[in-house]
Amino acid sequence: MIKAEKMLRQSGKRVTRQRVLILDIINQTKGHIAAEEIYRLAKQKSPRMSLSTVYRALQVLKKEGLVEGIDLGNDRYHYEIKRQDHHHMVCRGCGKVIEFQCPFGKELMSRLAEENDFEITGVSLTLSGYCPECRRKKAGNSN
Amino acid sequence: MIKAEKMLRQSGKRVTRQRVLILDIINQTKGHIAAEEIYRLAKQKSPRMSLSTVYRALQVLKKEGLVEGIDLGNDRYHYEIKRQDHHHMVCRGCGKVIEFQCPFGKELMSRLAEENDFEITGVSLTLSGYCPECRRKKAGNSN
DNA sequence: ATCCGTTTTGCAAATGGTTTGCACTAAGAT
DNA sequence: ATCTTAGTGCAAACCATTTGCAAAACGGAT
Ligand SMILES: [Mn+2]
Ligand SMILES: [Mn+2]
Ligand SMILES: [Zn+2]
Ligand SMILES: [Zn+2]
Repeated sequence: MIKAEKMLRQSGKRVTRQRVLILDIINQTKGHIAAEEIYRLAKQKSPRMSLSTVYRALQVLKKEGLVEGIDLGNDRYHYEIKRQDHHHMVCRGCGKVIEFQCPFGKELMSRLAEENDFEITGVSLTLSGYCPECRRKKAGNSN
Repeated sequence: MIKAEKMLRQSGKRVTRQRVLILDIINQTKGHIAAEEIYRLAKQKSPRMSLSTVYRALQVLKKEGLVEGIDLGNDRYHYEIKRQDHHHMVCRGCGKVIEFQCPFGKELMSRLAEENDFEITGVSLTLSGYCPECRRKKAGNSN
């Protein structure tokens, strides 16, 4: 049994061909993938796949905590397998995304939770800036 | 001269009645305001105001660094006057937003920049969770 | 105060990612 | 094999934001 299927079974939701395929695609993606691209890839293996099914599966997978949607400042959301806290730097020049580990310990987290009387369930940290290549380009341009 | 107008003059962009009004509305807003709401308020003072003008003004104001758009996990963006780094906690129950100061020093920032060879120009940190009221409701519910 | 080149506005229409209604199909329990 | 219910495919709807264009307004120079 494929890994994606195993994940789905554990979630208790119905294991459909489509969900397995979609989750498998996300699983095999290095980096972050948008819905439309999942759809494109899925249709290659399952030509009747519909874009709505992709969106609906993504909703379910998110709710089940298997997949995470992230806002990279683009117009569309991107998805990845949910894993240990990590965060993103997005290059404003070329869109490249670099991942890095969570820089705040649990202590900081619980200090913030306590100070603000807030139960924290999710952290999203996104830095934006310029990668080496785009910095070079910026320097070269005289605008 | 009103504060909003002063800010605009300093930016060097044309100072139009609409931009002043829009910036003034954002200025007077406690918290975070969406485009549509700016539009609604602006139209009260200037009935011919158009929603496109609001959006176009917001783009300019953002580019000029006077205003910041933030993604609070809703479907729409929210805007506020740009100020010292601060971040947001959003309650997943009621949508309430709490602001808090930046918990990482400049050192951490430049360490991240160095380690990843990335020039960091913007930081966005958003925590999600539950406020006291919504926590109580959750506890009460037996679902 | 007036003129003029350029920017900005208002309006309506377009865009485009995401959602939804509905009839049909397939998962999983018995 | 049968039944119940959740999930799918398709097309249409949604809706926040963007865009084309002609008219209006800004601001520097006269
Ligand atoms: Mn990631
Ligand atoms: Mn804020
Ligand atoms: Zn880059
Ligand atoms: Zn709440």
